[in-house]
Amino acid sequence: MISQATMSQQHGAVRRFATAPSQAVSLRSLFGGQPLETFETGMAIFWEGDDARHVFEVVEGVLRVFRILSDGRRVITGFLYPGDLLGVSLKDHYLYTAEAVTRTKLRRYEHGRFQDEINRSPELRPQLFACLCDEMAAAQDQMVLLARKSAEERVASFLLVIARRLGGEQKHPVVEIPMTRLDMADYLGLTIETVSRTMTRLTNCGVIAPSSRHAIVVRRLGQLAVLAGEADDGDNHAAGAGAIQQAVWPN
Amino acid sequence: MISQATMSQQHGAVRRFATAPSQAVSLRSLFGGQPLETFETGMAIFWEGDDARHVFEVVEGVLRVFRILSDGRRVITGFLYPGDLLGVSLKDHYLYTAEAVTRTKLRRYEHGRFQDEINRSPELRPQLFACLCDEMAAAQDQMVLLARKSAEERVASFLLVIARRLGGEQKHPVVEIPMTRLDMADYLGLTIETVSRTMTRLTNCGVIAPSSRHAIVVRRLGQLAVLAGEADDGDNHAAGAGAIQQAVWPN
DNA sequence: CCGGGCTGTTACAAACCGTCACAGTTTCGC
DNA sequence: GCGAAACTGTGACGGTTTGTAACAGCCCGG
Repeated sequence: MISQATMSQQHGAVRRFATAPSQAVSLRSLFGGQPLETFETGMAIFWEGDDARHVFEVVEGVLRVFRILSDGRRVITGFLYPGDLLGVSLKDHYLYTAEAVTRTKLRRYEHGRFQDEINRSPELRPQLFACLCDEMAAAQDQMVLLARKSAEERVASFLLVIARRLGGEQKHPVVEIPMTRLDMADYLGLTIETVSRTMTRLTNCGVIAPSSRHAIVVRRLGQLAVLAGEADDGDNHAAGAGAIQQAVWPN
Repeated sequence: MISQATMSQQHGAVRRFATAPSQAVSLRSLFGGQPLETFETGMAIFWEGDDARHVFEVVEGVLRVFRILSDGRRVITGFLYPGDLLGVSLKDHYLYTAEAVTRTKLRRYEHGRFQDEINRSPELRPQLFACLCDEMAAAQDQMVLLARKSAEERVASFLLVIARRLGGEQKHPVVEIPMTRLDMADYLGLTIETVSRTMTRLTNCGVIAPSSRHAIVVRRLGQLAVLAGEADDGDNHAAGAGAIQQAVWPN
């Protein structure tokens, strides 16, 4: 149903265990002995402001993590997939609410003990640190998206991230989208109408095609990348980049 | 000129050393022996894509950290103040460009050695971890701002954060704003015109008053908090919050 | 002291996206 | 299997923000 891979999200809600999936001591193995807890669709794991007593590992399903302004406006700061961690932070209280998008299975770890384990193990620490760095990078991408991208670029970026993750290297990946249009809208800083219209336009352009109700087929991955507005080339490191930046912003 | 305190920013660009300003072993003391380097206004410390060879401590001045889309759109993901760290990440290449907003003084630390020191010291690690958590929290605030706040709320939020930091508990804090309108616009996801208009409106409402060219006086801090659109109450923890959230989003 | 360049401000028209309204479809509960 | 509720898609309209432009103020050097 949903792959084990992960996508951009943030929080102390941590991403894939990229560096060491099969090491003897991995972050994931920490949770191995804990009982599996199930949360039905729409149920909250915890609320913003609750005492931050536990760290969770997502075993199955998808979560949304969000904050709400006093007048009801909601901002989803990330979606969590199997393998992600939830609630990693030094704060006394959770800074956000976490809810199950689909039926979700979690393992729970007591917060203080988690810290102790991390402090004790020189193998776990760099893994956690790497996760936090990935998380930070994802948060930056999201800030770029929210600050400067058009509605079309936002939707395209969103679909692209999921497609690359779930679809791997397939040419026409089938992308599961378990969240509702409202979830997407609150994640992308748009309204559901704009999301709907944009999805329709992408369909009419032949970039994507509806598959099932909560899934699409990406027909033109390259075009989607262009629409996403990112120089996704992959050679934007090292030597050349500096000169380009300088040329654009000489100051 | 600019206080030692810090403000919201992100990156591996780390915030205040909140927990241990005077400990024998602090993150800051790590950099003590390094020579002081000066960067003039507008100069880059490094560019997005450069090899990530060093970690920096900001000693004096203000930096901006940003990314640029292929067509020139710029997003400032944070401003760095004295005491902040820059370039803390496990990536091979910097993910963003860092430039001096004012004349800036830095100390440089070799990346690998920094990692070693962190790994070695059980006192430094929690400090760094706490910094990263603060950074993550700031990134979330910024996502909320960019995703759902109006132009006025964004500007008010920005001023409020600086005012609380620089002005302490003063009733009418004088807020230094060393960055240009363009910097503010690219940080808040607006245009310079909108920033200008909004600042003018806040002045006309008596909420702020111009002081010098790059400074304002906050005349009504409470009103600024209201305009910022955050429930800044401070009792939004624990018991009550859950029920409220539930009421708003029963799902 | 004066002039050029940059930053900041204001005005106006236009575009994008949000708001409102409604219809079609799916899902869920009974 | 049925009905109600939730979710989705589409259109018309309006508002906030943008973009363009012109102008004023400040800093700099000549």
